[in-house]
Amino acid sequence: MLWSVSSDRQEPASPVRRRLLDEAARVLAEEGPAALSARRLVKAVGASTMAVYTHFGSMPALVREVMREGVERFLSRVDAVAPGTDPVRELTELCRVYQEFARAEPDVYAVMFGGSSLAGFELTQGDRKMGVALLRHPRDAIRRCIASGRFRADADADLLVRQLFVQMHGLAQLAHAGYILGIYGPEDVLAGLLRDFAVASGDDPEQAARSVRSGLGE
Amino acid sequence: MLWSVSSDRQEPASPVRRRLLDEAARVLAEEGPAALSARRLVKAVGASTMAVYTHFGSMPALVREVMREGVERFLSRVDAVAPGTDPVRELTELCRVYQEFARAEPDVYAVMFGGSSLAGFELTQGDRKMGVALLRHPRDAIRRCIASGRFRADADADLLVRQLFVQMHGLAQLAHAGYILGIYGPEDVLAGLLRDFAVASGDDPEQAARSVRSGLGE
DNA sequence: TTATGGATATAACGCCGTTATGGATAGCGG
DNA sequence: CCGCTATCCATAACGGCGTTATATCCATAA
Repeated sequence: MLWSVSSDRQEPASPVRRRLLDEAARVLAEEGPAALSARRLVKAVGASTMAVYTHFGSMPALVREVMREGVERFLSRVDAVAPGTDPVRELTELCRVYQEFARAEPDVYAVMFGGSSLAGFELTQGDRKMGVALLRHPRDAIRRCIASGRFRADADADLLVRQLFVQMHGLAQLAHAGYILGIYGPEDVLAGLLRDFAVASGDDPEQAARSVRSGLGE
Repeated sequence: MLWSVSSDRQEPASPVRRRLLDEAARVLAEEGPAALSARRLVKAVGASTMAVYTHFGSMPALVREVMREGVERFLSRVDAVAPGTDPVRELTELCRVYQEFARAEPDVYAVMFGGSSLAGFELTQGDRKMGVALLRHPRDAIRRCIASGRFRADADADLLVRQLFVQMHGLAQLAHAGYILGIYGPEDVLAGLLRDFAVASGDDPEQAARSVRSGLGE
């Protein structure tokens, strides 16, 4: 598919916008939220402060764009999880991918779900709904767990997916804050949570443990 | 008990310090972290910016003091949970108190556990250890669940309390961020989490549901 | 060619945390 | 009582922040 013949890029006349976004993502990843400032970004790309306002309108709006691109990366990871014959294993893989993203981009994750304000940026109700929409994948996996008889027939996928969301978020945040210490680390807690989630939902303890081990990559 | 005879107060010569801390807690509770600034605090108490530095040394140090007092309020709530004959109910009550505190003082909670920087304040390793020390109460409750036969004899209280911590933190943060929406609210998720936690730990499903309902206040 | 509109640089405004300086004051040894 | 010292505090400033008003480019449309 030849798609380079003409102007397929959406912003051909403004590489400044792209460079600002890339620099923002870089600073956020390498030095954290405190290092993110308009003056620093424009200095790095050799522009003046007006660049932020002509291309984004405000710093919170720039942060929103950074977050939006982070969500896309998150989705591409989730979509890469292949369905298989074991729905409990698939659910485990989704959770593993969730934790991997939160660990790879902790500050983007914190903006998405952690209530981090980050230069005055605040979540809108639309942002939250988009976040909740990410629960569709695991909810469907839970439904397959029920349909396949692994989970109880009267289990409630909508309630269970919220419980799972809470567990994944709590683990991601506490692990990032350095609060999972002592004899058990984040991996141990993740394995325990997933096994107990399946068991409480009706799965056989041995089978649940096998599926979780398999989904976490042995 | 007559305790007003002489100087019981710890800071009799510096009401400025106390008034700054109270104003900081008030602003944090009523207008959120973004409204907290040294200049605003000193203006409210009728002092100059130097007051912050003579009494605290820096804004992060003032925030640390606010957090420290928040931890004390948290502990006083936890200590108010009376032990009873039903350890699962007691565990549930501890979790209810946890959620009540996080809901009553969400910004103090976010500083304690949420990784919120709040005016440049950062957690020290000592702060984290102090936070982990708060897990002693629920861990002991879990041990009583095991000892009483409600939980499996080979259940691991140290791992389970971390799993419970993750769940309570995740629920507190997502509820505060407005992410628990749709047909099920935070109370439903809390009840489901606690019931499933007990069931996966070996408790009888009916008995678990009864204890959780009772511990959440019917 | 001229006109128009968008991107940009400059400089400023009002915040912020922090600090250097100097003045007030309280306690205390003489 | 005097003078010394130490503490608290007000003033003013510094550099950095997000943001904006203004003016200047410059490419494109008429």
